[in-house]
Amino acid sequence: MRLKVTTWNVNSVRLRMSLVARFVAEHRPDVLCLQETKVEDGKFPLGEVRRLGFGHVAYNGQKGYHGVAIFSQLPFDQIEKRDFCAKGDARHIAVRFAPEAGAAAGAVVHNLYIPAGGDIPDPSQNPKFAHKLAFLAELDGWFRGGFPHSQDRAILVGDLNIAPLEHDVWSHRQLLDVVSHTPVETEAMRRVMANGGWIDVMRRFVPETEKLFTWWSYRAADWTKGNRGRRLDHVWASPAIAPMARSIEVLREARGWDRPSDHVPVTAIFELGAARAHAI
DNA sequence: ATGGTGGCACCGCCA
Repeated sequence: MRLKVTTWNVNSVRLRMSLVARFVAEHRPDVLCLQETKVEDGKFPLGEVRRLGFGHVAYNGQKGYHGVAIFSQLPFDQIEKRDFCAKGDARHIAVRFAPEAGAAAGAVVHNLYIPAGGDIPDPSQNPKFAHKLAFLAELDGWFRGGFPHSQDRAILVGDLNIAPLEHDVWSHRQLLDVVSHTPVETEAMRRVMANGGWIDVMRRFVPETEKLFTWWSYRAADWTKGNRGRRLDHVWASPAIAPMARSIEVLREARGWDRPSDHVPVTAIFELGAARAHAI
């Protein structure tokens, strides 16, 4: 069974619904994880999402800011929304696929929107950067110890707002002091991955020596000029499911669509084998 | 070297 999972920071799901529809029509993901939906749950465009063919929808939103959602063709039997840093921010949602989801049954998908962290890369001067580091520390604490069962299948996607590797940014040297690529963040991210046992699926398909970006700033007259991008969006997998990954696609062309998000969709395809259920 | 754009809520905040 093929499982196609896409992560996309849409920067307002209501404003971008026609682009979401276009993406779904052209790429048909089984699971679409969105970040920055920017809509409170009571105003979530559930009808439009169902019309796109997703029978199973989970969302965690708030008014104006943040917000995450998972659209799925496969049923789930558990939904979790974790309130990182006890701030009441809508930055996480996870689902576990139900027994009826075939070979995906029991697999868990986490959808995360890590704080951007403001402009000044100093937690003592910038509370937003302090929040980002606290969020990463909590994430590390949560996943520390990895996966209790060797068969636990978990996928973590989202806008993690960190470009961890040298070639995840257009200029490593020029971005070392820029929030998203500072050593304190990239090291914190490496700790989360190492302590949790997560595998960077995108880099299993694109060598670390090759530039790989998922985001290009709005603050440029021409986003293609100089290709000044960053890899802020990620697909991670537990050891039980990482070997089942078959491909990664970064849809760069979506940055050139009419009224685009500043992030583009990232899609992973997994070829799933036998199932085993576990708790989120 | 600085400021650049975009979204939402509301005339500022966050990215």
